[in-house]
Amino acid sequence: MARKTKAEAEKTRQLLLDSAMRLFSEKGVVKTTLAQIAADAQMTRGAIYWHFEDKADLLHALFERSITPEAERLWRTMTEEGADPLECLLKASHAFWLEMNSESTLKQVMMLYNQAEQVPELADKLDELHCQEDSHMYQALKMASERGALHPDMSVETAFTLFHTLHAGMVQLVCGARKCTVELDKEKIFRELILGIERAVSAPGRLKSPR
Amino acid sequence: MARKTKAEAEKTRQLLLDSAMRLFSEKGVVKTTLAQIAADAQMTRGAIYWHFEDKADLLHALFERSITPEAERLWRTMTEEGADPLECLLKASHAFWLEMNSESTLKQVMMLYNQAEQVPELADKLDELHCQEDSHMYQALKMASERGALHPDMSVETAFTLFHTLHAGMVQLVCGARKCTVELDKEKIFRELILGIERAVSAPGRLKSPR
DNA sequence: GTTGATACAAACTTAAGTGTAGGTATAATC
DNA sequence: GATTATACCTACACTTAAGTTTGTATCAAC
Repeated sequence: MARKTKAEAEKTRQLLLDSAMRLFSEKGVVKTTLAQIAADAQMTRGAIYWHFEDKADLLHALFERSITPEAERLWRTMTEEGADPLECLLKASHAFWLEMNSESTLKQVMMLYNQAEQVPELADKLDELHCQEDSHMYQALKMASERGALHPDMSVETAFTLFHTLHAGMVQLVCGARKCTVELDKEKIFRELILGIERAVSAPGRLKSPR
Repeated sequence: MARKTKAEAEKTRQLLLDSAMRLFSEKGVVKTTLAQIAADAQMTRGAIYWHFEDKADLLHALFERSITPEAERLWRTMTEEGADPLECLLKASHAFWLEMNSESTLKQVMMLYNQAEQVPELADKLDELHCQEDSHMYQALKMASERGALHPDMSVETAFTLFHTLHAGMVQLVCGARKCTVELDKEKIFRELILGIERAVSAPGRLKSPR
């Protein structure tokens, strides 16, 4: 067996990416070898070296494939004219955590991001992506602050840090292999968490009773 | 040169641990080789293999060395009779974050814990340690809850998750190589964060004005 | 229908790191 | 003060995974 049609080649490329995604998020990037990925996709390493330059390039391709237009749209609507940026951010966080807790591809991608920090070749690219998200979040919070939606004791920087840290911690909590002693009802917790964070960041007058 | 006195041997053991700590936290556990550690300590790998079984055993020894009696005491005082567990927890968190932000050994140790998850041989040991801390924190928060110190919309589980996640996120934020776009005044932020978290978790009547 | 480019497979090379066996000088022990 | 256990060092064998080269069947284009 040898040369295939272009469509078929593209299909094996996607298969390789699928296998890489699965194995990377299952066993970790460093512990996964190219041979394992190839075997999982029923190919040989030759196929990988044909489609990608090396392991780092493979990872890079995974990121490229994972960048969704949805995220872009989300951030844009958050800073639109009529929107309430703080409420949007809280809602987005809630949705994010809920999906992170399922077996969605989002979770796999976040695990990848989490691990890829160990791979120096990708650190810059990752930093870039993080910085973009960070500045979006910062923008939203700044808008909220300018409208007096933030608590007087909470600067934009602190609110930013709070969200940033919570997100990172969530990813760690959900992705990490850590066995938590405490059995948790995630849905309930996420709901209560959002309410709590609202109390922490919102201006006193803007707090609503639980919906 | 050959055999040394017992005291000297113990000293080289400590030197090896020091070098391992430095290199592990500088370049990561996986990217650091035993040869590099030995060279940094002006020894050879032979010395490492004499004092430790392998890389995992070395890491394990690092953890053993890092377990401070201070932490134990801190958790004990938190759940003592007269103490206000919630306030103690908030204070401890504040202190923790401040020290994490310095170049203390605590930071190095936390970075190790963070990375060692990738090393499967240590995952169990780490889980154990984490679980201990978790249960301490959970205990403190439960006590606070029983005294009515928690906000009615905030269950013990949610408060626990909030602290847990914040801690993990902080470690990630401080330890990670991530370049943050936003320049931050850490001291101020930590102060405001604690106040914010207090608003999130504390029962409404117990909130104090800023001290 | 021949020819060149494609899409891999398979075998080989290279490099890095771990593990180990053997040597050796010296502290400890008696 | 002879012996033994200790605390390493040196060198080499083994393993593992990345990277490279070569081979080859087939698609595509003329």
